[in-house]
Amino acid sequence: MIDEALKEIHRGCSEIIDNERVEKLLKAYYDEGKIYTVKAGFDPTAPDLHLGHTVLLQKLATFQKYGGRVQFLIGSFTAMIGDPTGKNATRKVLTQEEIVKNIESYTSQAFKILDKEKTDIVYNNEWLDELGATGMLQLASNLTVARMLERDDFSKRYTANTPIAVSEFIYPLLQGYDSVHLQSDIEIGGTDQKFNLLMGRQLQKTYGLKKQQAVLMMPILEGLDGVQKMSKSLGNYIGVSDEPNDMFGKVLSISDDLMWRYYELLSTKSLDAIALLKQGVKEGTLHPKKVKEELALEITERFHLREEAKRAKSEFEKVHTKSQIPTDIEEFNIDAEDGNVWIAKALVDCKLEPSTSQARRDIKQGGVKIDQEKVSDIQLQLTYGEYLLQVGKRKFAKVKVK
RNA sequence: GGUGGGAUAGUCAAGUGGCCAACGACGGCAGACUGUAAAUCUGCUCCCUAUGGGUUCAGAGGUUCGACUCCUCUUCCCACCA
Repeated sequence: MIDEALKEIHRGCSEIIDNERVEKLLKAYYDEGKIYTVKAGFDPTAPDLHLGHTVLLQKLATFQKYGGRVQFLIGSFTAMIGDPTGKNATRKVLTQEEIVKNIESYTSQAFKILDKEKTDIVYNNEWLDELGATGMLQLASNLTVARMLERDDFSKRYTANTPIAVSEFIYPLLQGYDSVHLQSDIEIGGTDQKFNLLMGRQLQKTYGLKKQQAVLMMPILEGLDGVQKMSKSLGNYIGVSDEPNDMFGKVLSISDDLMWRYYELLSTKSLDAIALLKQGVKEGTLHPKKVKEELALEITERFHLREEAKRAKSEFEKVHTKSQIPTDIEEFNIDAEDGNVWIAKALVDCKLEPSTSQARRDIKQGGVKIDQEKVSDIQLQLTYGEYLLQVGKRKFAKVKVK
């Protein structure tokens, strides 16, 4: 029993510090039903969750299955500092209302994965506000500059002569202090958080806690491009609130290599089952696309109704395998002043193209279709009537010229 | 505070008076091939009904027939010194 739990907990983990502690906590749970706490910190700045975030959330959910109580920490205080791992240190300071709103949407999305009953939402401004200048000084005295510069990203930035704000030094301390206050048994976070996570251990020790938190680090999930980390700003993300069709399509568009990574980090399939799939593909008995479809279906189902996911799958097949047109296409109306609408203009109006220049290029290259027919004339005028416009393989719009 | 260097399209990065809407790389888009995968190949990549016009090279002025390139001021960044 414990072995199985451990295996699931270790799954996909890039590093565990003090695994012994984890084992002891599990044992205490199985022997005496003792609950332990698992902390994870979240910034209230990004209300739109994507699959990258869910890697962590799913790990938390795994802990909940095995006796863990989640401390869902909202960095309502630390959000003011700006995350040191971020590119630009200056970050817009959020108003209280914005934070509240963000948190609301954040948690409602998070509870698609987490068990609400086994989660405590906590805000670190509750105790960090109290800390005061004295407490802050006391906290800061626990750390030397040299030690701080040991941290990988700080040392890199320091040697590369990119500026480091002093406040950024404070960040790990505060995050660590959170662990002191919450007396967390385990903290999980991304690999980029290693220093901060370890700070929790150190501070728990200096503040006289009997036990130090174990630390579990999850790798950063690559985005659709398979190289850079998944993030909204890079546009390579799958959002948890993406439409079923989008979600399904996006998963299916990832590379075969990346698919296994997603399986490991996102699927709820057992590791054995995944190994079997992998073997099947390797031996040629399973088509990789089938395996990917299964993954896409699983992920879509997690955030939408089962029926919707299935519909997305058949919709996808319809459009791409059978190259038929999708069922739901956005419709537009265009008023033709003199009875004619220039095709390039129409494409822009239907949001299929960003500019008439781009539209011209795509027409020139044979990327534009009207009613399934390739357009070759840049000057083409649409007269009154209804048309199905298509750009590339996946952009469709219905337009009514009147 | 002093001295020097820098700011160019989504990013990196050439260009030091006209040949510049600006080399190249990456990204992105479209096409071919496919499994809307990867890899590969081709074309395109500021805007505008376009063998032409307009607006760009941090911002504001100036010199010049002509400036991304020269001068002045401003803003921001970096380095060295204090």
